[in-house]
Amino acid sequence: MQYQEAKEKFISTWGSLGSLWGINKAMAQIQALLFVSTKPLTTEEIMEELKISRGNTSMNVRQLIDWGIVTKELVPGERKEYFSTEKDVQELARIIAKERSRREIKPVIRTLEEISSIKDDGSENTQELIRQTKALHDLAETADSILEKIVHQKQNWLTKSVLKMFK
Amino acid sequence: MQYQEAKEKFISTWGSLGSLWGINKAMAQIQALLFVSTKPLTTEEIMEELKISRGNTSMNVRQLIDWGIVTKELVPGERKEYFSTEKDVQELARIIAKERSRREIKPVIRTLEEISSIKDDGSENTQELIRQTKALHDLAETADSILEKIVHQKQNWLTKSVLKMFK
DNA sequence: TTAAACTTTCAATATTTTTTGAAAGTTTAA
DNA sequence: TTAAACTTTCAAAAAATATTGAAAGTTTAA
Repeated sequence: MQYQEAKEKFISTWGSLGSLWGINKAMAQIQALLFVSTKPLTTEEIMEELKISRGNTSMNVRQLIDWGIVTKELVPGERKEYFSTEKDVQELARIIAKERSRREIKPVIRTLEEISSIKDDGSENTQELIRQTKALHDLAETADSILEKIVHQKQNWLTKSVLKMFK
Repeated sequence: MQYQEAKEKFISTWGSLGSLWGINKAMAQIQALLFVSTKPLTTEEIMEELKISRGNTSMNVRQLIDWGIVTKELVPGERKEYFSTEKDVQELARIIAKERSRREIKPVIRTLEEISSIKDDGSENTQELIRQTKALHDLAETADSILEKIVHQKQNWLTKSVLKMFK
């Protein structure tokens, strides 16, 4: 396997993996492209490499910036915008964990809380609903609090502090 | 909020959350319905509660069985099949973690391994591709090995062993 | 056996999500 | 100012995904 083929394979693998971390294909592919690029890229270059439209590129780069994964680079004397992504995988993982917690886990926790606190009318059905949503709520809270600790951990949390406990 | 409304809210919340753990809406909703039901349900009952077709119900129940989350219950003297889901949230979390690792994380690790081991021709681009896919590969392996430990952990791993370290 | 009761399959259809591209908007150099 | 260079927006189109429903398949009781 040569460079070009390997690069394309990386971009497509990462792209189809987008769903795993909750973003769409183009967004994931743009991130992947920047991740293995040795220099910041322009909208034009991204469009050309990934064969996607200007609008698509613009919207997805904006979303990546929103997530805090991609930053605009200002090249002196250049009019157009250059983009680059966070290159450190640990930092990347931290950002993603934080955003997913904020966007998805926290709202669900709130909903489960609301549901599990309905009035107990004594019926078996109501009691089961309360019991099960409470159990899920507790699990989600615990998982989220672990994620939160990880997010606030300093560099190398994964290999150093966490892995030690499990290995 | 009354029972019926709370139940519907739970099913729809869980359903739209399906993407978080990598399954489709109907599948997640069926699981949610069984999760708060006090007794196993038939295909007919699932269809009626969720207002989905027979085919849809059949296919998604099969997939849930495939995942190991739902089981067929044989009711003596009854011809039709009854379904119920794993009711313990910790066990549920373990099953899901295990399946996602097997279905998604492991294949990606293999691909990253393959890409990161292309021949280094000395060019900057190739070196960056190798370095970055290697870094991702290591992160994915570490995360997966943690997931694996969790999966093999006994009951209550979350609250007992893990939470203690982080709280 | 047979036929009723039930389950599965899958082509067609519907729905949802993503992408396009051209027009509108913005910025900057002169 | 103006106009070229660039970015954003968004309605329409395309692509991907999920759902339906009826026919085919399977199981079981008699």
